[in-house]
Amino acid sequence: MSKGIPIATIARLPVYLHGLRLLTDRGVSVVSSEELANLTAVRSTKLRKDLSYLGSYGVRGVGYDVSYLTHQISRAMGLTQNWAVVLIGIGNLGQALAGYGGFSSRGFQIKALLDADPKKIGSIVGGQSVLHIDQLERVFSENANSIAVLAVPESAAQGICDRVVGAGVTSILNFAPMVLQVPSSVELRKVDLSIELQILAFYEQRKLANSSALLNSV
Amino acid sequence: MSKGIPIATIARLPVYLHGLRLLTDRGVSVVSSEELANLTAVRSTKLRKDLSYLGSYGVRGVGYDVSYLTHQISRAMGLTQNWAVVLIGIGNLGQALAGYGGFSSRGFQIKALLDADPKKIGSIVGGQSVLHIDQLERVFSENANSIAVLAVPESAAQGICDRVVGAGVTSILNFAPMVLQVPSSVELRKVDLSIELQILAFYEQRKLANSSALLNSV
DNA sequence: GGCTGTGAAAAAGTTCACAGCT
DNA sequence: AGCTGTGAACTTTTTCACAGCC
Repeated sequence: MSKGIPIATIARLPVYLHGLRLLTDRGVSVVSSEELANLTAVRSTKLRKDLSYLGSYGVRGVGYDVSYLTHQISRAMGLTQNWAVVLIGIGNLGQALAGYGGFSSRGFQIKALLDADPKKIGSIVGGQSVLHIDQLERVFSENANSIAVLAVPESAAQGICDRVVGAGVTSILNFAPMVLQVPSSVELRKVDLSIELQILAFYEQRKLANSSALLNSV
Repeated sequence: MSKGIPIATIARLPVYLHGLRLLTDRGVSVVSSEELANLTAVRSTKLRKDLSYLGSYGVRGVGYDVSYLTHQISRAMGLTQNWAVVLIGIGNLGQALAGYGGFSSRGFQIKALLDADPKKIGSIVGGQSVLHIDQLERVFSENANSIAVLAVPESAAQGICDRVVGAGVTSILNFAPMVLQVPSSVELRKVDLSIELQILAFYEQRKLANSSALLNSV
């Protein structure tokens, strides 16, 4: 049943959840696939196909109940439970992440902030005190099944990653712009803030190239 | 020739560039597809296939010249020219982006920082002074073909986006966790810091579900 | 021998077309 | 009549297998 949800679908479910939250805020209780698709910049057929992998939660001729669909997607994604997150690296990006509302609103609870810089230890960021990186193993042993979020400099990333894996963590989100090596049993995902910018540059370049080609052909 | 580079390939080229930069730093001058693939967490056949869309830049039996390949990928992606970037929204995330080395090292030059908060105007972030959002239209008219990077609150994002589009911008990178509406002539890409975390939660949940199923079956 | 480059096959993902329910 | 749910067709992406060159 809900065994084989395609990876591409899973990546879109959070976007649908966001659209549903907007509708909830507006007091909308029922939505059609067409309307929700417009809010989330996908085609309605794709949305319906995606939802069909989770089950049949709509009503034909009517649409989807917003709160019921929200619950079903959340459940499918494992967001009905609270997730413990440990944030490592409290630089600019780490501070941004610590204060980012999108985490707590989705059930992610930041259990600890770790940094190696003695000047940062004890300072309050996002409502809690920064701990020294030496506490890493203790923090993870006290918070089983935590997700580690790495916002450390590139040069430190692999070393910290190894310690995190050694502490038994099986889910890591990496913001450092580098490829980390982990055992295959560990789920690792990466966010590189500059990759999307480079992709934009590619499209912008092509646009400029096309318009100058157009000029030449006139 | 280089007309039809698949989108999936384009999204990986920045990752290859990063691997090549590592090799350059280590003084490596020639690399095989196998080695570069290991650095970038893809299969070597996929890497070779991707590179084949750009041209034949390797040498059979030998590998790829690191600096030559770097140049060819950069050229294909439009990174040999400098790109003007205007960063809007200088909160925690905006400050992180302003100080992020991954931009300048790839030819992206932050031309201006804009914010609506009077307390921030004139303060120095990442080496330059924050301007008031009123300057938006002037800034973009003085910097043709700029890319706009939005790191503003969700509630302000669509309004700012509309002004940016009105100022003639055709490439926008959005960090606000919402879907923006733009004309089809505008290239819009989005980075949502929490989506990857939600995807991780999905995998972690499945892992936990599987291990308890295993326990039950014993 | 070793490694690239690439058609062909396979897999994954998207869109279409329409059956099925309210 | 209106909107969901889904097999089937189509498109894109990945992987395979091996020819081609140093």
